[in-house]
Amino acid sequence: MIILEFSANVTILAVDLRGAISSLNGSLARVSSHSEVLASQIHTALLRLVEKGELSGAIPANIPLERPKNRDHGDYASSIALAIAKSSGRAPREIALALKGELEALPEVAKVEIAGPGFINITLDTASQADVVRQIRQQAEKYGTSNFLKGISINLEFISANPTGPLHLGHMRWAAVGDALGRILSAAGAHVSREFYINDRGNQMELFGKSVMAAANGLETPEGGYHGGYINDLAQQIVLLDPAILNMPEAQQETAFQERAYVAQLQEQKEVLATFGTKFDVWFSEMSLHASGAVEHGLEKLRNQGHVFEVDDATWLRTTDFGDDKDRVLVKSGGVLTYFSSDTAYYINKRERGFEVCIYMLGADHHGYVNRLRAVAACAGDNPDHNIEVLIGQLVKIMEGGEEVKLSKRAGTIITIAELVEKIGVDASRYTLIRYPVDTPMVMDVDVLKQRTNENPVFYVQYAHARIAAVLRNAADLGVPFELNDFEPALLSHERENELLGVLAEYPRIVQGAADLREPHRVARYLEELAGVYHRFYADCRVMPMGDEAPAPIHSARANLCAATKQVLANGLELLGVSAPERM
RNA sequence: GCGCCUGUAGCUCAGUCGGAUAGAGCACCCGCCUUCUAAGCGGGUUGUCGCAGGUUCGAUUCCUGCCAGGCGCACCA
Repeated sequence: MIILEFSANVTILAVDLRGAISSLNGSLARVSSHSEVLASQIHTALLRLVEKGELSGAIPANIPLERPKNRDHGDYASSIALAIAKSSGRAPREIALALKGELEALPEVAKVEIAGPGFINITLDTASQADVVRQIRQQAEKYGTSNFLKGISINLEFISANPTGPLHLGHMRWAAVGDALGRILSAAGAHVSREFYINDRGNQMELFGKSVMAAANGLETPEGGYHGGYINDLAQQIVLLDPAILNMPEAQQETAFQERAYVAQLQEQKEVLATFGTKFDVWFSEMSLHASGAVEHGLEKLRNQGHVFEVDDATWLRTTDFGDDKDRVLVKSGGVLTYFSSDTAYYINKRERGFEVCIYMLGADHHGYVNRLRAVAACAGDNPDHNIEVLIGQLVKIMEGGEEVKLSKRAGTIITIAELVEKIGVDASRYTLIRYPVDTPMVMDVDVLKQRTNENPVFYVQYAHARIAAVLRNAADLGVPFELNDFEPALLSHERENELLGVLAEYPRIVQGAADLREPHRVARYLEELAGVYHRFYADCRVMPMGDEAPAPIHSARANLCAATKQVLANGLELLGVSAPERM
């Protein structure tokens, strides 16, 4: 049994090593960062010790390996000896000592130290650590992409607002985070469709049409209708385009206003999102779902699965079979289809279009939907732990002038995305929204975000990029070559260079982690770290020749390091949809 | 009442598989542009990781209970 386990591990290991070797040759896009290579090497070393009879027990497939916070602990550290001490029946330090011998034999390892209760601290050889510069420059904008999620087709739905008004703060977090997640999942190799579900059917739409019509005719807003300046603007716009609309009979006029206001408002939403840098592959109309018969089809499918029942003349889905706290109505007793029936149909439609995973990004005020959506998946015969994922984003508060701005749709005090972008810019808005995990509530302080200071970390990151751009412009002027041919990795031996190389090598792992956990903020936090390490390198290591000093290999080596850093900053910012300026 | 999220420095917040001395920005004090972008760098000060138990070599991290705050519990959309 143990042998079988080992042979399985060896197979996996062989693949890992091939990936590692090919990346060293630079011939394939597949990259293995130092940590991946080291982890598999530690794994091999452990297996070797087992073969020699120096160790017994199971070897875990995942080798813990981290970049230590403390510089004295080397480039990488592993607690593997502590982890397997018990199962192997040996003291952690003994295991660590045995591993030390194995690891020191590796060409890229310069030093192995055992510390504390049995931590293994590994220091890499300078030249092999600096090889990451070569990888980055060769792969350029591909550096950080992977096959991690290859073969997985993901439907990513976010925002999905009513087309009855402008997009506002409540939608904004997802406009930024959803878009970034789409980019990150794609970078990890997934096939992604970003979808905006348009709630263009039902009472709200009628009310919206009537509100615009009332405004156009100078009448009072209907009971429970929509207020706000934008309603008047829409009315004016529609009348201006076709003054005859006011002469139509009431019923006809109502329809006309509803349709035209809808088209205009949707168009406005699309334009705002385009300005904001958020892209959708599919704008999916709820109406079209009904028109195409998809709703009936969905109902039929659920019936066949046996979870539909009739009570009180209404049609229900027994979602309580799968963890929901109450059953949900699909068709009301009057024969009217509920919003919920559209939701189920849309889900089934997504799955039938071939999406293996359907991700929903909802606001915290909709978290009551999680269980019912999962139940829908289960009722449709799917696995709710795999085919559906619901991400809940906590609400965003906004401060201005030291006070919280209260949002009220009814009072017309909504803050639109367009307004915020005008105030603080696309880059700062997007970056701020993305850099926090979505499950924590966040506060946007307009006064702070308007300032171009370090309270705006986006500038810190962008500044690093612009700074490098300036250095490389100087390199061209001074005749310092920085093509890969001019690169001598062994020259990058300064402590600051070492730190920078280590962080650069982490990037692919960060992108994968962000994709895996659906957490774009990890990319932002990483970029802040990278920018910080670069700024410190810049302060301590002169890149360009001074005065009339002649260009030397060290200048080329450092310029290459700069170019690699610039590339990674640009790649990361691209994943967030934030610009990477050449000058600031 | 039930469910979800949150509680880490004076403030805003990072901290995925449990690891070594718990981090960053802001704020406060002190330094660094007679050579690369000072939107930068260095140094100093700041902690009951909400509280109490449990699991173990080790818990901010995992489990249970409690406290506090936010949000949600429709034949609405």
